[in-house]
Amino acid sequence: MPKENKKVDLDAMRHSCSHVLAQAVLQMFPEAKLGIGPTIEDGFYYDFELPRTLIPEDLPILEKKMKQIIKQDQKFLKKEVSPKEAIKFLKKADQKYKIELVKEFAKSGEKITFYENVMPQDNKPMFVDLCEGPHLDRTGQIGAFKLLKIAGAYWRGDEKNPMLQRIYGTCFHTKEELDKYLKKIEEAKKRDHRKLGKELDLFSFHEDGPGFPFFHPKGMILINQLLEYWHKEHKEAGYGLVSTPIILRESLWHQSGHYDNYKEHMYFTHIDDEGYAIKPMNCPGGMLIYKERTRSYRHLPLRWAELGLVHRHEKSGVLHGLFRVRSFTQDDAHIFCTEEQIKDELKGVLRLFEKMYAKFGFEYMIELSTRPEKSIGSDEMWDLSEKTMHEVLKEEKLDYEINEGDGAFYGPKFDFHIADCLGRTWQCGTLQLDFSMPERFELEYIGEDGNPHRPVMLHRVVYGSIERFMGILIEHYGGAFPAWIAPVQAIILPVSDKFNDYAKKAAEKLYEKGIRYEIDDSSETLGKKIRNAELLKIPFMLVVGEKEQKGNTVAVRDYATKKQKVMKVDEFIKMASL
RNA sequence: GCCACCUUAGCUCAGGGGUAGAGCACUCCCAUGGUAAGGGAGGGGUCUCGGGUUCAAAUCCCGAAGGUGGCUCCA
Repeated sequence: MPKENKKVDLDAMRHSCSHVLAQAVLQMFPEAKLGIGPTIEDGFYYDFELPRTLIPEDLPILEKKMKQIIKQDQKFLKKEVSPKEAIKFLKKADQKYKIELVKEFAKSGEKITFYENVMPQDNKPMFVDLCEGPHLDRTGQIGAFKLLKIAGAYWRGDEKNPMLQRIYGTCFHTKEELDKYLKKIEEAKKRDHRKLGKELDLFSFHEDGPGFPFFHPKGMILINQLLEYWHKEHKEAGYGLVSTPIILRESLWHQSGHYDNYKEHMYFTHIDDEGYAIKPMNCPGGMLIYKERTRSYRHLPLRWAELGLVHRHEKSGVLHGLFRVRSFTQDDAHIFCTEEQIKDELKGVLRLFEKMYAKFGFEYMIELSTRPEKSIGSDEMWDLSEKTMHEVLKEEKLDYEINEGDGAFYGPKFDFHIADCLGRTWQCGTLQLDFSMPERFELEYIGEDGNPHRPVMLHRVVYGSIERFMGILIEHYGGAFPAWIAPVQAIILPVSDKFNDYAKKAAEKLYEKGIRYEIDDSSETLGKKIRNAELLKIPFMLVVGEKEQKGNTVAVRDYATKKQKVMKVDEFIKMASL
């Protein structure tokens, strides 16, 4: 059977598998109301309204029923029906959500199709679902499947609608492929940055500040290494640094438009009976600096970078380790330039992104988001800026995807999705063209013609949020950081405390070179010390005992290879290029 | 915010209507060691918080907070 399965389309198989799940659920709960059951990236799901809440123990029961249905090798039959017939049938079946869908399809003039499962021997009907397909010919063609988890989901994804119960599952051609996928999930769990953050003593969260991260000394080393590199690259790319206040008058946020568009995510406070807001974004501050003096075309472009700590009142349910927090540092920058300079500035930012992502071994994908329905600015402005953005990507020979209508209301943007070593993608950088903010703040520069002109503004972040980027790095490297960012780069392990003094002597050179080292002078066995250093994923272990003391050497054990080599401390420093 | 589940020692977790358990970590002692856990002793908990039921609640019920998996939203 696996051979035959290779021929069938994976999406069709997963979709068919979701129908089999629905049939199994109806066997278990005849009164279940069906929602929708589409294919998703790694599998499928199906939403149900059920008489009771599901428990994890229900999944094996459903899987068993599904296996029976697959074994029966039911045929999938497609049939087109009129809206009237469809509604009549669904009313009889008491499927209110499906009726809602049919009514909508009828309105938009879409065809209405059902897929029916029948027994292969006598065409006995087993299950019917409103569905566009495509499906397999028979349930027997379904390969290896597994139900993964139960979750709540709003009907049609709208929080005003009732919450249905969603069952997630996945399905592959072969058992081997399924196992490989399940292993990948396991591997991802092992790399969970919340778990590693605790184990490696990098950061913590506390009940007294949900969503507000606390960084420990080792976590701060990591962050400072990232920032040191960031500073170096920005200096080279011609950025100046600015810093703007965290709390600013509420009126400023009215002017910027954030109050109207974003107030439910903002924190507010009062100073001397006047309303103030904690910044959710950095731009208005930059605007004020720009307006500090009369700007000339001769001064443009102005590239101002700011490591801005912003606070956003995220809903409690969305908080997720460092990936989604309520206070975070954006590695922001605002570039003020003339319209003619847009292209060069965009290219400059693209090159900076390329360089910085490569440093961490990240592949990335660029997405161009175009004009949304709700937008400001003229058609010409949008056409021109979108055209410019297309051109820039082509001239830089970069591949990209288009996300129609997903731009910011003030301008189109590039989003950068980086892929980690497990192939998971994360949105980090964005680069946005903004014609609105300069308008709202009446920014000007004096042109060559002696007249005032409106500058264009670019917003961009590379890391996105330092906190999130750190979380991504933890998972990307699985906590085994490259030596240049590792909190502890080398640990010296004396074989016994007789060699503690020699260890200190060896450490002097590391200290001189600014290497981040530790000495484990605890009275543990060497085996234990090595184990502890392994668990902390320290890049290099320097074992010192009698032999090393005599030869004035260290025995270097490399975390990555687990191999050891005896050498002088100087040689180690050179080899590790620390 | 919504749905479901979870919350017992610093950490990972077992237990369970009748005075709280393990391993690791921590402290002390012995051992002075050669590439992933040497041995022993000891300290440590209002069982997240607030109500209720009960002779008795860590355990059952209700509520809150925090967390987890999703949904909606997003850097």
